[in-house]
Amino acid sequence: MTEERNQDARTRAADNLVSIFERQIIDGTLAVGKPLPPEREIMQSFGVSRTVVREAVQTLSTKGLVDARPRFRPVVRTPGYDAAIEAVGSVVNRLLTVPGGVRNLFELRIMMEAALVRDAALNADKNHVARMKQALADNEAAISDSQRFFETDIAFHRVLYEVPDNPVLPPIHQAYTDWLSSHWTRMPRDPEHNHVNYRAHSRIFESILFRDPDAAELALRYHLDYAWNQVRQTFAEP
Amino acid sequence: MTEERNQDARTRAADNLVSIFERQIIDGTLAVGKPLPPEREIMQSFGVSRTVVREAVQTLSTKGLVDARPRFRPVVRTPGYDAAIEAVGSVVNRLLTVPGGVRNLFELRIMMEAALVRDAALNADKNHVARMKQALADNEAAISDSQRFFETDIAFHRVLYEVPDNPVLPPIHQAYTDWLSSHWTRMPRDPEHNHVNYRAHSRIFESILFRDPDAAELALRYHLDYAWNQVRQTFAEP
DNA sequence: TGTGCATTTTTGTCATACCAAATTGAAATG
DNA sequence: CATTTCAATTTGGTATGACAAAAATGCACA
Repeated sequence: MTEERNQDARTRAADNLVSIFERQIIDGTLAVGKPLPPEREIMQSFGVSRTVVREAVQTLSTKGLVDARPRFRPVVRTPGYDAAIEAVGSVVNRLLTVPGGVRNLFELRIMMEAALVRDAALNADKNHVARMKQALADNEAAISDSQRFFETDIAFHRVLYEVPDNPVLPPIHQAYTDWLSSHWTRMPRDPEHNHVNYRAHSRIFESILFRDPDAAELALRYHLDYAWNQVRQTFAEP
Repeated sequence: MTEERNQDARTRAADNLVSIFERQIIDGTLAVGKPLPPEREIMQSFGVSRTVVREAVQTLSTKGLVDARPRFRPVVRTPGYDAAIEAVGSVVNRLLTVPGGVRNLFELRIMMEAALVRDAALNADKNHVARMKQALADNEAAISDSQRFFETDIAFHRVLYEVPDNPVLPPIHQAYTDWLSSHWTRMPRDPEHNHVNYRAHSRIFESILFRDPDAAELALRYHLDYAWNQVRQTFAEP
């Protein structure tokens, strides 16, 4: 047949397949949304066993390049920033278990959102302001309902990630809430705390309205430091 | 025990194994640095075929939880923020190929570093300042050597990521340079541009010395916007 | 005690088989 | 002609067995 001598004895055959598919996915030979060829077909065209094919597909799936539901043909996934986030999921979960892990991630979040509120204070347009106002109203209306308050809380913060109009940011917000929510939800939640948090949101919003980035950053740090203290107490993190 | 009837027919057996191993790795049953049991041992203790075991191990490897060099026993990996970054590598590479991908990532970087220089202006201690000064000197000395200038450029920025003393940040810097370097390196590099960039670094450093976060942010944005224009021209990105 | 080699494990790969679920296409139905 | 039904076929998930090559092991030897 054609030449297929690529067994380096140092590299796995499956890894070769993976890089080939990665290339084909990027250059469009394998179109987005279309399924991969059947495993038996792949093994023939590459001259490898099905074992190898399956391992390759498995890797592609874990990397987030294809969507491989059990029993269905793997489908080439739409390139999206959420897929990237998803790919780190398990590693991050492990990081959260190491000492200081939650703290480190939370601090990163504070730093990001501080930058975001500054940006919002400078660049938020009428549309964004309106959405923040709405989110804030929903937040206030939910003070007595801790579950709904939690959701509207997240929604308020999400608007901040939408202001810069960078599609990378919303998935990052999603990731933060996913990763930290299990800790977040354990902190004491009652109308009193909710009220404090609503007031904080309110101050952030006002500072943005006044186009005052310093005040906005200050208000946000105050807000998230308060939240962090709650989380810390719940976990007795140092 | 011997009974393991958990085949939902909706879930892959390998996925079950993966979650089991994930748990065992997190709770320490599988110690960091130690190899996983031999495949044949695993298949016996879980009552699955070797096919399944191999797929599970493959997934763990892709997820970055174990280090699986070919022909060697997979070793449980030290939890590290670099492993997380590594896990997103292939997805990010794909993102860089979509329209505006480089731009979005670069903007995220600008936002991050803007926050970092503000933080440095407020919180950098003598140690950090000394290292920045050293990095700046190295940078100046390399103006005539574009290759070395590139390296010292990166080193200067890296110090910014070290100031907040958050172990998440340096790997992020590493990731940025890895992902964007292929684009970065294609932009025109000559002593003249190097000089401009050195001057920019210098201004950033001075602003940090003066404890002036606004000036620092301004200098950094000017610097990175300049850099972005170079990259953009090289690629004709919109 | 340290070292080199033969033996045993163990991984990487292949081939084959079987079941159950998904897909397909034809037949039946409205 | 469009739609539904259902049986035949395809395909993915898993199991088993086999074999070469590389790694781990242990033993004899210096």
